[in-house]
Amino acid sequence: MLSTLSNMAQNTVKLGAFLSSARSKLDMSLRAVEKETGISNAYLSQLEHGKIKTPSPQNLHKLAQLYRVPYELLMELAGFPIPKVPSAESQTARDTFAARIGAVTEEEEEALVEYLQFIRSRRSRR
Amino acid sequence: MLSTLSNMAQNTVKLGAFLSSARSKLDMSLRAVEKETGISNAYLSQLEHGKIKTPSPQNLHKLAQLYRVPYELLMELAGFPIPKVPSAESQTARDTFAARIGAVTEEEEEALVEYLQFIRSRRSRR
DNA sequence: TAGCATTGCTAAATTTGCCAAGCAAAAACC
DNA sequence: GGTTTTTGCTTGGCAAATTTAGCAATGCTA
Repeated sequence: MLSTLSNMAQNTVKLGAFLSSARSKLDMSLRAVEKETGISNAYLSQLEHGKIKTPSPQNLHKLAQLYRVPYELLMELAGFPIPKVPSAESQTARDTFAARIGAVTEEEEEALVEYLQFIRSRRSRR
Repeated sequence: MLSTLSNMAQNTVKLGAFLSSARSKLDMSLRAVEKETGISNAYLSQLEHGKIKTPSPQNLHKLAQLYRVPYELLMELAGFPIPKVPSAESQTARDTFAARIGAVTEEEEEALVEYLQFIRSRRSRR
């Protein structure tokens, strides 16, 4: 029970931090986002500060479209059940990672795979 | 605008009718569903009569499980945006990349994000 | 530097989701 | 037939979601 409440609290903080970071990346103000989505700047501020436990899916979708991030990711960060149920944890981790990485070329993919192997091999040698 | 409002009203009626029908099929009373889901019988009645515009995804999920219907269907009937099926190509590309990368630690994720930025900045300087 | 615009944020107000309480009708029971 | 239980529903109220209004700080411009 305590862990559930703690998870809920963590969800809102994670979602908020994510939204804040996504907005910063686009260099948009709260009022600019309000103009594009119709969601009040005050509410956006509360969302980013983790003060909203259950934002509506409609609002999450608007923000997902504007910030160009997966809607499912926002739903999950909000703590909502998601339609597909692979291992939730690794799916979340992958989606967050995929969102941060974005689309990569084959070249970049090869480079990243190689680099990961490199840093892992460096670590295992210690 | 009027069509949007009409759609919203239609959504709640459709969802309600669907929920009522699903409950009937299981021959359950409102109080029996309340017992299984924790959602009050009063609220369930309001849902079935289309009096709730934005039920929470958590509640829809509980009902989906109890009634053994797809959660995505209830979300759609409620008028919520649902995740689009990604194009097979980009989904395949993502899955391949994700499979190659596998689970990464936060440290590794930071390192990979940084490295990607580095190789992209190196390329943009040429 | 003064005046204006923009920004992030918070309090108050409004709207809505959800529940406890209770009602009337029907069903079940003796 | 009377009593109890079950049922579906409505109402009032609380808390949360969201908006409106306004403040202080900062940035911009002439």
